[in-house]
Amino acid sequence: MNTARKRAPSARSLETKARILDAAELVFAERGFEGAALRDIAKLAAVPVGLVHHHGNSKEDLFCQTVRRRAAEMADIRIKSLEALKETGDLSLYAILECFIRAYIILAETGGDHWRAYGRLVAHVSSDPRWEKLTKECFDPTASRYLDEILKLYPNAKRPAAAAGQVYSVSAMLAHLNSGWRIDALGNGHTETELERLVTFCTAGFEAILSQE
Amino acid sequence: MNTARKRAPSARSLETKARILDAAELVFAERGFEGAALRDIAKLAAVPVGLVHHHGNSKEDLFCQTVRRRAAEMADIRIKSLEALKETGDLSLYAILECFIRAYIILAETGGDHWRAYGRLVAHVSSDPRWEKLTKECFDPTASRYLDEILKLYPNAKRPAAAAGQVYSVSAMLAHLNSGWRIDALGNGHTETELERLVTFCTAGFEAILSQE
DNA sequence: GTCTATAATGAGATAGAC
DNA sequence: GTCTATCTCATTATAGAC
Repeated sequence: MNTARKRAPSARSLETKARILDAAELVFAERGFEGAALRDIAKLAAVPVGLVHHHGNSKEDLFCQTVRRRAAEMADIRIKSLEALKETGDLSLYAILECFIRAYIILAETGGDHWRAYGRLVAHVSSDPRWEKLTKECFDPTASRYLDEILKLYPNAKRPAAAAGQVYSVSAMLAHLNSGWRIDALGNGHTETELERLVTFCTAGFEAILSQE
Repeated sequence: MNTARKRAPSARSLETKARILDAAELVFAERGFEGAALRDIAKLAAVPVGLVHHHGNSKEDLFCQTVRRRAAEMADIRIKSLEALKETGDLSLYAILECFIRAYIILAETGGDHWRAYGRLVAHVSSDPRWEKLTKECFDPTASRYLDEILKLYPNAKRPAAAAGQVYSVSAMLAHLNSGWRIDALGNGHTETELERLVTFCTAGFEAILSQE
């Protein structure tokens, strides 16, 4: 008889928890942490509110779990993409940034509602100092790996400069995803979401920063 | 006897209202629309909650008033800066973007808490489709004026492309202001907030987009 | 693990005295 | 215009039956 400290959760339990996290993801993304109501999450997941507490522990913890779950998946994809890129031997700045950005944009555009929601979620998290620890935990490892790769291409560049380029690039990517309506408004409609344009912007900006010093 | 439809507000009333808007600005900026409590605004302004309702009309209206007030001031500064730049004759892309960005960054860094708060406020507003109308009203006129000027430099560029560059640039500016802690973390601390670096990034990115087509 | 009922708090809004 | 008291509602969290 196995006497582990905690019983392994049943398949049913895991499935319920996943449904709750799925719902939480959508609601948190749309309304932010404060604006989201556990009741709405429960309704969307079709479970009683009590269950949201049971699996989520607390509102804050549920939020963190939600972010962590998908961030882990995202990090995995990004690291694997980078490895694959390294094997092709084409380690230009453009290729590295495209690798980083494409991994996400493609999922946001074709991966369904949950990945699109994740874009808004990340925007909430990474713009609020309140989630600094969560941000560090979820995003920094991957970001650092890419940063290292980029710095290899520009041995004279300083890391703070590259870090700035990285943050600016990510913010442009998030704007691309979340503020498409703004681009449409200013440009008189008719934006055919161009990934290439975004990567071009980031690469040129990044390059200018790195070779400036 | 003057029988205007509404009595002119007393000096005392105006001063109270200004205090409420000042407080609202800080609280909304820090916690977002949903997270902000009218009670906290009242406490910070040192007035009873009832007064916040009286002057604010409703939470949503108060939020809009808060944004509008400072956005109007900002727009005024930006337009005047652009006029001044035109008189110097140096209408390079770099100069135009620097003009747009500097007007804000300088205020955020030296204009006190309220202008720093405004940065976060704008980030909230322009990333949430919920405030689309407010965004259009407050930011589009100024953004369009700058966009027109930029398009004069690149007669072959299309407006949607330039609009994308504009939105990416603004997002980078907001990241510079609001996510400085991220840059510090990734770059191993020690960021000496460089305005020049930001403008360099935006200009190079913008230029690449515009001359790509 | 699942679910119901309820507690405890805090919110925005309003009516009416001064 | 200013302020107090109060209403109504929605929220998170918890206790305890199944």
